[in-house]
Amino acid sequence: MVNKQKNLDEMANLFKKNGIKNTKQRQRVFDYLASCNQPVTADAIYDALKIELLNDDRVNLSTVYRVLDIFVKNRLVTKTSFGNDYKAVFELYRVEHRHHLICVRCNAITAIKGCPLKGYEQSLSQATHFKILEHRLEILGVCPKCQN
Amino acid sequence: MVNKQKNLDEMANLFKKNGIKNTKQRQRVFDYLASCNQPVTADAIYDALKIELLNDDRVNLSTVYRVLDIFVKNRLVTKTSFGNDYKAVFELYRVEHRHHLICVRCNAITAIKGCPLKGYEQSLSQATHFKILEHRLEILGVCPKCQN
DNA sequence: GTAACTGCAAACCTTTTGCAGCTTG
DNA sequence: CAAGCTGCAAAAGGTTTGCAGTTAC
Repeated sequence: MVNKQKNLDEMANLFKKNGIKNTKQRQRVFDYLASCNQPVTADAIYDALKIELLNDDRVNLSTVYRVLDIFVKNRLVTKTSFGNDYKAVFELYRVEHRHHLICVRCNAITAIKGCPLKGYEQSLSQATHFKILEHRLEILGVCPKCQN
Repeated sequence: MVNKQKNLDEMANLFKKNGIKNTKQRQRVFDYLASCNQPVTADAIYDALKIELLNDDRVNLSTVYRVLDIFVKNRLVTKTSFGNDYKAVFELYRVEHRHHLICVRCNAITAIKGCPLKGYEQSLSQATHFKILEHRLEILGVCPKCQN
């Protein structure tokens, strides 16, 4: 990880801005999420940190869940669920939101460029009088590799 | 339920066509799903049948799950998960597929007319070489009632 | 110093499974 | 009659919680 100190500082700021106490565990979960370009399960985060860190530095799975919860509540992270099993997956909230193509055979996840619903929410809001907050779109299919 | 016998016959045919053995339990679950205009959880189906039927006629929750599984495999029913909790919800497969608006406060579910992704899948398929099977779209917001 | 966080173990909730007995075709 | 379905109870898998000890501010 290049420029570690800078990252730490940025994280500390981000946490402070959101009233989130700055702990090692939170840094680690956040840092790991930042290094992923895909939605990941709580379990995957737990495993990744388990491997990366010394035994005594492990982040407990409950802590992972609690930390994720806080991140979600503060809108640093989004929580979704998709695919064939219905585990929750987490992803760093990015200003430019994304959708994914999921392969039903190998579960590979591919991000889609652009959002086909741009503009749609507004017309929907007018039609239904809902105040629209967000949408979740996932597309299921078979990836090129698995088509054989 | 009007025209009960006709419904039963239709169901029997539908089951036969799909090689699904025709049992009381399956009829009941299917019938209940047909009476819902919304996606429902396995538990909700179980509860509904529990109330509707005599004690001895209850459909066991495991059976509900097993029956739903069969319906899903035979594409009579779709399984999804959405909203704030991540339970699976089931809905009769309708030729014209639908999406829903979900109120994050009261969990009310409103069906949306039309699909904003018509035509999108094809261009996506060309761009990614995925064979696209289906998509899942749910929109979250606050319903008019809860906006106060 | 104190409020908040963490680890651990146990609880919880939805979903799945093994088995013995019953139903359907 | 045989194959397959159901109920029951128990297990499984993901997620949450209570509590006692530790840490950040």
